[in-house]
Amino acid sequence: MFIADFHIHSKYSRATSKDCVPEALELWARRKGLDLIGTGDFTHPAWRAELQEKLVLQGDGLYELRDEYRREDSLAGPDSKPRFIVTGEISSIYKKNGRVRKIHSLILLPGISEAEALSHKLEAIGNLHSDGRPILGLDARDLLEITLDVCPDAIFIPAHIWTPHFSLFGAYSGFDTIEECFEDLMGYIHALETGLSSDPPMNWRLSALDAFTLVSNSDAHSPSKLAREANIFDTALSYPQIARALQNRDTQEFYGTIEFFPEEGKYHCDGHRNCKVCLLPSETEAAGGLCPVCGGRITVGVLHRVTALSDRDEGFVPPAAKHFESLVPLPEVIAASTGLTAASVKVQERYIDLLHNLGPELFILREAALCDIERKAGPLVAEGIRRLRRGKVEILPGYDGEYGKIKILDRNEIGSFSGQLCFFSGEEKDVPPAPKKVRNKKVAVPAPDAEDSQTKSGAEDGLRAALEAPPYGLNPEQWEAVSASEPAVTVIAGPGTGKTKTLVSRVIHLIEKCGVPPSEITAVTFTNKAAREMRERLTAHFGDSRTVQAMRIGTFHAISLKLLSERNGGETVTVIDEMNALSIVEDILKRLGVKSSPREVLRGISLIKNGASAAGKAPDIPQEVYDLYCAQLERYGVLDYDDILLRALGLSEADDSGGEPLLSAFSHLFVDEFQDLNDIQYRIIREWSKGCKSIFIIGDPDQSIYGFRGSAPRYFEQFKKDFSNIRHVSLTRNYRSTPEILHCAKSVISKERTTGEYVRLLNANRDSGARARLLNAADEFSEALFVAKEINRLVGGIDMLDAHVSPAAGKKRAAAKHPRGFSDIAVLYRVNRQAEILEQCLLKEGIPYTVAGQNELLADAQVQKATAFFRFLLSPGDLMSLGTCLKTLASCRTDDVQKLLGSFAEAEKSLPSLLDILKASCPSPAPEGLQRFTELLQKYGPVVRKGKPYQLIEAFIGDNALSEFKSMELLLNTAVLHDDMPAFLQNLVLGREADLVRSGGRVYSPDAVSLMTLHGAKGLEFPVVFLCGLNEGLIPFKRHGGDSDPSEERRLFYVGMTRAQDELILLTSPSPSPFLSDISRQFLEDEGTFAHRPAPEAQQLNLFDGV
DNA sequence: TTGCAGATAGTTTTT
DNA sequence: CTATCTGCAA
Ligand SMILES: Nc1ncnc2c1ncn2[C@@H]1O[C@H](COP(=O)(O)OP(=O)(O)OP(=O)(O)O)[C@@H](O)[C@H]1O
Repeated sequence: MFIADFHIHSKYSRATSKDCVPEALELWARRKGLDLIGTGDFTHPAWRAELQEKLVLQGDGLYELRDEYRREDSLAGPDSKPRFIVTGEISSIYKKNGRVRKIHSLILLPGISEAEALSHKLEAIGNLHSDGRPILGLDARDLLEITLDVCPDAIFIPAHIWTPHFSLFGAYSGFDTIEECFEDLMGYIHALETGLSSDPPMNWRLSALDAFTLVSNSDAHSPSKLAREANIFDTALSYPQIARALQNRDTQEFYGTIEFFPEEGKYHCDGHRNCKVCLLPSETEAAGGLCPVCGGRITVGVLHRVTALSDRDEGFVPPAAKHFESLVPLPEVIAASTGLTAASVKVQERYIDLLHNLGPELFILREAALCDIERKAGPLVAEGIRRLRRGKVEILPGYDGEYGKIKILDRNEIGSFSGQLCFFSGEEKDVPPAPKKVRNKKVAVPAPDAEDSQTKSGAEDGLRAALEAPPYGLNPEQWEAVSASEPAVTVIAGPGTGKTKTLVSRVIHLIEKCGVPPSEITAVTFTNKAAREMRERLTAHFGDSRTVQAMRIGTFHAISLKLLSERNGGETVTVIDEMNALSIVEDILKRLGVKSSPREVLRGISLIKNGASAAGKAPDIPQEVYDLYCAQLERYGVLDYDDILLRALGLSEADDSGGEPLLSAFSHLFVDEFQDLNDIQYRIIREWSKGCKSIFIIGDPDQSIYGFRGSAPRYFEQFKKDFSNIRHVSLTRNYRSTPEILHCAKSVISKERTTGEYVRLLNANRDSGARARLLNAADEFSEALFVAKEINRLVGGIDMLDAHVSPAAGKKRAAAKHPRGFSDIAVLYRVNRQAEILEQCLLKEGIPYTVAGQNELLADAQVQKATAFFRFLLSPGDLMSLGTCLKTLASCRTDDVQKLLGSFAEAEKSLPSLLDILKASCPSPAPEGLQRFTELLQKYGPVVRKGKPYQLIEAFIGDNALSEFKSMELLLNTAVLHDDMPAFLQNLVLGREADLVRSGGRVYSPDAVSLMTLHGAKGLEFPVVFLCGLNEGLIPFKRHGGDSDPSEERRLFYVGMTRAQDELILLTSPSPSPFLSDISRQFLEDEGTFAHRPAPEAQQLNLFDGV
């Protein structure tokens, strides 16, 4: 027999004792009488390093503390050497089936190297460094899948399954069934951890749990809390045997558990801590769930939850039930038997004394002869232990965060026992610990929820209404737009009025009701995010992705590039990113001796290409520079972003004049965010729409925020001139935001005059909600910190500490009533660099997030190397990439690069000809770099078109010893999403790679807070929106040149505010944005200043234990 | 050729 | 405030 405690934490977890180090844990394992303890926190790199150093492999899959770290202790009884088993706990916070789930999982692994491998995988998903119990936005099912994928021998145990806020069955953010959580992988779950607040009899009331081994662990946050609960095994001390014992319920290899009295837990009963009301589940039901004192909602405890999910009466014992013993920690027994408190110095002294005189704690509590105990500890403690073994203890149950209180001896008894001497003789020694204990509660089994009689008639009403109302849940105006038969339809309307919904509905309508094949649908968006969003909405409707894949949905650039590629006779079209474009401009400026800023020049070139001169505002870029730039791109055989559109336009115009009809894909054309079109994009739309069956455009002049890119609202007017028979629809009901949020937004935009015939009309359709909030942060750091803390609050706390701390002094808000998921929250800002400090704070808080924005991958030197190499192989005319390769991969000197490029430019653009040139032009033996480059060319040349991007990149990493680079790993993860190399490289440069994480060939999209610029947020919506940096100089943005358009900045602010559905939080600074004063305080709650102050950490330790 | 130190210029928003 | 460039010395 051996006793094991698997679930513990290291000092690297939050709110744990600094003493949670291997030495102290091992010492306390001995003191407690444990034979095996978990390491805890295997996901934490520093902890793994410490384990690696201080532990040594001992037996099959287990470890032992190295002798030199052992702390001596004069413990009575035989010497022991507790083993360690690699364990850790992971917190998953995610949304599933429309609800926020917070689930903790305990993972056991057969070794530190497995821990290393699994951590490596999880590293890509979340932040493992800030907390020994990391928080991942990962579905618990997916976590299980990844775990088994990395280590099939892993043991995955849902942790403390009844804890209200963080568990599988938790009342607040858990599931009702195990299937709902783990779905197809449920078969890989063999054990469940019952946690401190429940014991086996409570769990026996659910027949659904019969198939699982019920384990118990301490979840200790300090070494002395070890073994509060533990598992008794009757098998060999090895990892495989433990795994077997947990799986095979029909043997006695897993013998049973040592338990807390569940009433001692903080959430056993229902109640209200402030009102000192403690109720049994039946009493709560009778009270209608409301507190009899204050009338507020009762906090529901574990017993209630068990009762609610149970299908058996209290007291039912399943045939395969395992043995269990209920114990109370020895210091508490001493305290409760002597009338002192457990934490008192006296009790602690006596406790340690007893360990030294009698042996380990579990031995004293379970096995030591009472007469021995009496001799060493006195009659009171001996009587206390006797009663404990018989289950004769009285407990005032815990509720609403209040601990249960143990009573073993009362005051009178203490008086009478302390007089007696030698109360016990030896014969009571063999009394086994009582498996039953006194329970004087009766809990009525609640009747199954009566069929809701309203449901039926409600449904019928709905049906009737639906027959008259427009389909797809549209309002009449929206339906008018969806069903319009005119060749051109425009929907001009404000934010949140359902423009996108209308567009999507029309697509659905055309396909399902009008028989239009999906391939005839083309929808153009502005950002990749918007395209993705649209695809998701359509996929959600059609269920299968085939239909949606047949449509053309994408940005102007993506659709144009696809067209160009299709028409390029099998040649790959190469697009260069901004970095490369910039370096070309730099070269030219240097060559010409012009000393303007390359960025500025490139911007100017871009504007010209986008038709700025046509719009009458040509930037003053020297013609020579412009010509040279275009010539250089030509020579390199590459396109920049703008060329994609120019070429696509050229192609369409040529088709047009050549009489060849354009692709049928443009039968039905949809354009989102029409107000952001610039000249070239408008002309493209006009070309594509020639001969199409319908064109449907949606837009909002008030959301025009791309003026810097040449967009102008005048294209609405132009559209009216160029198209005839237009059906115009306006929508005025805002379905997105609460009236409060909408009022704030409207008071900002109303300062802006409307142009043309557009009438600004926007009415809230939603019920009233909370006012928007305004906070003044002393500095950027305080602001970011506030955001992090507030997100923490919004999700209802991301660890047990936060979950139930009552609102502290001051005007701090209570924990959110309705917990949010991370993906419900967006943090928006004006410029990308604001993300940095936000990231730091979110990282420290352990909040999962994704930053949408500048593609850091493209800028990375290693990635540049790899992409240039493959780009060149795909299109040997790409001298740009060849140049990069020669510089980096072949480590050629700059003038050699120029020479080689020069010769190659003259020659035939093919791989063999390059190889010839390389051979001819350098001395033999060739320099090492060049030699290796040649070999790479020869190796990858033949396979670059056939190989999967994933395989190619992986091999490339191997061949160039790049596995150290995080960026290459990221590249590899992205590569797996694409089928062929050209598509991969093109999508990469268009920034179309998604925030997805791959593991074992499967793609996961973990829940995360979205960080993005105001521009990036356009067209999206979030229940909660933070707007950061509403400061003078940032919004409206001012460069010292000072050429930003204040109207556009105002619209940008407006766009930001109208992203919010329920909650809008505005963050400003001592020098606020002038726009803020336009918002009526009637709809805005000014919460004053937030300054960073160090939180008192001291009491957190005590707060934690015992849930 | 390489390494270092000091100077200097650049610091929206997207594809 | 920081990443990159330049110039100088070894
Ligand atoms: N008729 C309707 N009934 C209920 N909800 C609706 C209706 N129309 C739209 N909505 C909801 O309103 C929200 C906003 O819709 P949508 O994103 O289509 O607005 P939009 O006009 O495109 O906004 P934006 O201009 O900001 O992009 C969505 O959550 C959508 O589901």
